[in-house]
Amino acid sequence: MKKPILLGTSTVTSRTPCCSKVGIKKGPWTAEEDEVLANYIKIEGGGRWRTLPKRAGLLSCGKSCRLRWMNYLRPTVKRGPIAPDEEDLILRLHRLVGNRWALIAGRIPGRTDNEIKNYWNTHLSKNLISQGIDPRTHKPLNPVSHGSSQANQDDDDDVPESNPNPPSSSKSSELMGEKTNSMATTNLESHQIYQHQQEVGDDCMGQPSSSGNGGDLVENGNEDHMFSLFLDSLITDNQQQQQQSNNGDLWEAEIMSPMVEFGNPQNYFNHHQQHP
DNA sequence: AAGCACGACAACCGCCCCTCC
DNA sequence: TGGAGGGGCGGTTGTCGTGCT
Repeated sequence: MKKPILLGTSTVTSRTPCCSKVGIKKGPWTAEEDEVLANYIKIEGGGRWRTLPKRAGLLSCGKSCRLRWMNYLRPTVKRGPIAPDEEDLILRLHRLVGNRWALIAGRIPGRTDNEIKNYWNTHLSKNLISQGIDPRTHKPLNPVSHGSSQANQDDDDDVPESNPNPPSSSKSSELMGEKTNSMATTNLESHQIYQHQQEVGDDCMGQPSSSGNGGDLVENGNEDHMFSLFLDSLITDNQQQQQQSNNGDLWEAEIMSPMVEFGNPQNYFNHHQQHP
C-alpha cells in the first residue's frame, strides 16, 4: 500500500498554490477518506474546494478533493472498461479537437477527462502508432509519397492543422475563435447550428447531450453549447459518410480538408455559422 | 524466489480563465 | 479597472500489479 507523503515545506513560486502544502496529505485516497468526502458533498454539496478539506475534516488539498470527487466518487462516473463504441467516439473526437480531454469527455457520458486521457495515452495512441498512424495528426507516420518534403515536414513538426493545440490553456471557446464571444451566442445563430444538426441527424452515439457528465458543456448555454452541437453534427456527418461509402477518405475530403483550408476548427465553425 | 521491465491508472502540478469585490 | 480567489484543464509523475528472465 502506498504511504501517504507529508510535505514539510511549501514550494515558493510566482503563483500562490491552491493551498498551503504544509501538512497536506498526498498519495492515494483511503476508503475512509472517500467516505468522508462523499458524505460531506452529499450533505453540503461541492464547491469552494480550497476550504472544503478543512470543513470536511480532511487533510488533502482542495484540488485533490475536487479531483477525487470528479474522477472517482461522483455518482455519474462510469467505471469499467471503455466500450468499443466509446473508443470509436474518442478517436473521432480526438481527430477533431486534439487533446481537449475535457471536451471529449463532455461528449461521452460517465467518462472523465482523466480517464480518457489515460486511455488515450496507454491504449489508443499506441494502437495508432502500431497502425502507422500519427496519434497527433491522425495521418500516416511515414507516408510513402511525401510530396513536397519541406512543406510536409513542417506539417509533421507542427501541431495538426485540424487540431492546433495551442500552447496556452485551451478551452472550447478558444476553438470557436475569439470573435465568437460576441457573435456566437445569439439565438438565431444557435438555431442555425441546431438546424444543421437536425439536418445531419442528432443521434450522436444515441446519447442526449445533456445527460450525465456530458451535460457539463451543454448546460453552459454559451459557446460551449454551440461547439458541442457543432461537434455532434461533424461526428454524425462522419458516421453517415463512412456508413454510406465505407471509405474513410471521404471524411478527409469532406470534413478534415475543409478544416485544414480554414486553418483550424474554430474558423471552420465560424464558417458553418455563417453558411449553415 | 528475486529482480527487472513495463503497462495501467490514480494523483499531482502548474498554468490559465472566470467571477467577484 | 485591477487584484484575489475559485475552479478547470492538460501534461506529467508516482505507484502498483503483472509478466518475464
